Amino acid sequence: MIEDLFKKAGLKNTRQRYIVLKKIELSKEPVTAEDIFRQLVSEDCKINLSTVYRTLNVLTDKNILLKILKGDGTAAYEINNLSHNHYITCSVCSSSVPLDGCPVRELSENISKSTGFKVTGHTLQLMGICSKCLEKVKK
Amino acid sequence: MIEDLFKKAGLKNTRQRYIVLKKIELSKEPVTAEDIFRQLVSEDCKINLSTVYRTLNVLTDKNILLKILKGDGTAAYEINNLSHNHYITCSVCSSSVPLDGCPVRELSENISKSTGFKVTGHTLQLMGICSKCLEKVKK
DNA sequence: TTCGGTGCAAAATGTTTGCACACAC
DNA sequence: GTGTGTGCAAACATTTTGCACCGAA
Repeated sequence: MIEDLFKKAGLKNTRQRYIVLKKIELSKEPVTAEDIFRQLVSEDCKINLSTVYRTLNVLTDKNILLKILKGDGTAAYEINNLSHNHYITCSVCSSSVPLDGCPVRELSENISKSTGFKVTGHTLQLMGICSKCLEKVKK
Repeated sequence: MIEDLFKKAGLKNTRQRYIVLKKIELSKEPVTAEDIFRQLVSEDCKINLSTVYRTLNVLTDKNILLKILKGDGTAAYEINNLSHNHYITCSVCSSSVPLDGCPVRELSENISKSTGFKVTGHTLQLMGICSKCLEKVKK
């Protein structure tokens, strides 16, 4: 499972990587580098904070994790399960491309705070012009 | 105009504040503290980077500016003109509340980069349960 | 055995703060 | 005159990097 993910991504399966990804997998909500680091240290697991950062960056590059910016500008990470997507649609040729990740999820907490609403759902649809049609327009 | 904004917010109208806000007003897109600082320095205008940061924070607190987090986690600011809004609607009583600011705007650049699309528009609608209806549900 | 990964310490980046002085009101 | 705002330097938080060593394949 995790081992396969690493293999597929061309990454070595090291102890540190494994436990970092495991921690994120088990967490219900996005976690920061510090979160992971502190948790692991409290469990007497030897790992360096730099390693956590490097691991998060690598896994994000490989699209195994999703990087989310919190309101204060710091980063949190979660498993990229692609389960919930939005799309951008070309207004010329009607082709659609999925956006990776749902940008609304990360906003929900702030919206709850500022409006008092419990957020239960949303619709988000982007419109635009795809690169091919942009080329044609230029001519 | 700017003077009135300051007065209404209970802020003194200082040279530094004035030029910072002016710069943001004249800019078409969100600007960072560094952007403003460098621009002003290049125009031989004496100002301290701390002052820029403090000014941005004060004006954001007073809702004169809107703080936007860029993809790298750094902050940019723009005039809060309330011209473009989205709403969250209560699925129980159908009341609507505007969200301040448009969260999609800040995403557009990233979306352009990752999809190749030129983003021309979007719809975003949140659904939820308002605080009053949440109260009723509890009972 | 070979590279990619890790630990450590140090640096880089973006932002905030304490303090003395300056200036708008 | 009073208190808010500013400049400066130093601190701070988060994240990145250089280098020597380590360990998975």
